Amino acid sequence: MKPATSQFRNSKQRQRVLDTVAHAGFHPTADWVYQQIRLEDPNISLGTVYRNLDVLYQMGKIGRVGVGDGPEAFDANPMPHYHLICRECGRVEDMPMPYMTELDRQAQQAGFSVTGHRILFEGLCEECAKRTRQ
Amino acid sequence: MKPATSQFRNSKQRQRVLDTVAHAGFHPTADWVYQQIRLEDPNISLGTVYRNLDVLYQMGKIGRVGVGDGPEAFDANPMPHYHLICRECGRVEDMPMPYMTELDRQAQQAGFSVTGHRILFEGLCEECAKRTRQ
DNA sequence: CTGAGTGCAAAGGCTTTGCACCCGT
DNA sequence: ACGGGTGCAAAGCCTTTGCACTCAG
Repeated sequence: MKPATSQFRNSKQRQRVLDTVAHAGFHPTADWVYQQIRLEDPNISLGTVYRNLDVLYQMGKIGRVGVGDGPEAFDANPMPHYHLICRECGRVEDMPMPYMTELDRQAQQAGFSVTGHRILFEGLCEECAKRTRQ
Repeated sequence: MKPATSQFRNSKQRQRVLDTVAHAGFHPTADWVYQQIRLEDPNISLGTVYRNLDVLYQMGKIGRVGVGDGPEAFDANPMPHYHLICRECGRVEDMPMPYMTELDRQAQQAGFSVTGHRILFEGLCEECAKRTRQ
């Protein structure tokens, strides 16, 4: 744990990691972000990408979606919301549902010290659903 | 994918893995199960434990709880239900709430091909909550 | 007797980390 | 010039897998 006084700097790499996640248009993995940035900056290292994804998450500028297996997905939207993971292609999609704070309240009333929750739906992403329907 | 005709046999190891998960009293990791069985059968291998946990899961005899980081937790109860992960000690606990099938229906109505969902609460397990309160 | 299951050890995928150097402030 | 950030490469953690052998059915 770092002291609360630690300062964050603005490196070119960190900015690029943030931009890349922000403009990905989907939920990218660390490696995808790395490959993407390498096109413009061939010297960036994968370690730096991981470190910055972590820092950006701590700063509350991005979200992260841990999906049981496979690499973690990152999210341009840091606000809590729900996801769907496609059992065909593994893609992570946002679910257009409001965050249910009442669930946390409900859990609190059951005697648990709960600070939040995550919901992961399983099914088919829009693309795979379309392909399967054919 | 194996053919649907594949047969499962009943090895001593598989039975021990099942028993160990069933009697753990909490949500054990593969390695914990391994260490536990080794006390009685020092020759069992970690690979065998992983393979059997997998088979038992496919047979619907146990559940598994993927928690973003750290090793996967296994569950003597294969029925879908919700969990809490303790942010202090990492322990996984069951949440005493009914499975909300209406969530899946709701997602279906939003146009998604959803087959189920998982909910992971974050907070403190009973023990850590108690300790913190002191 | 057949092929599912096993032990062993090596490899695999993803992520973190130690170190020396660099650069933002 | 201080200390956070970087690149590099090695290590780490958890899990899977190839192989030859064993054992359940």
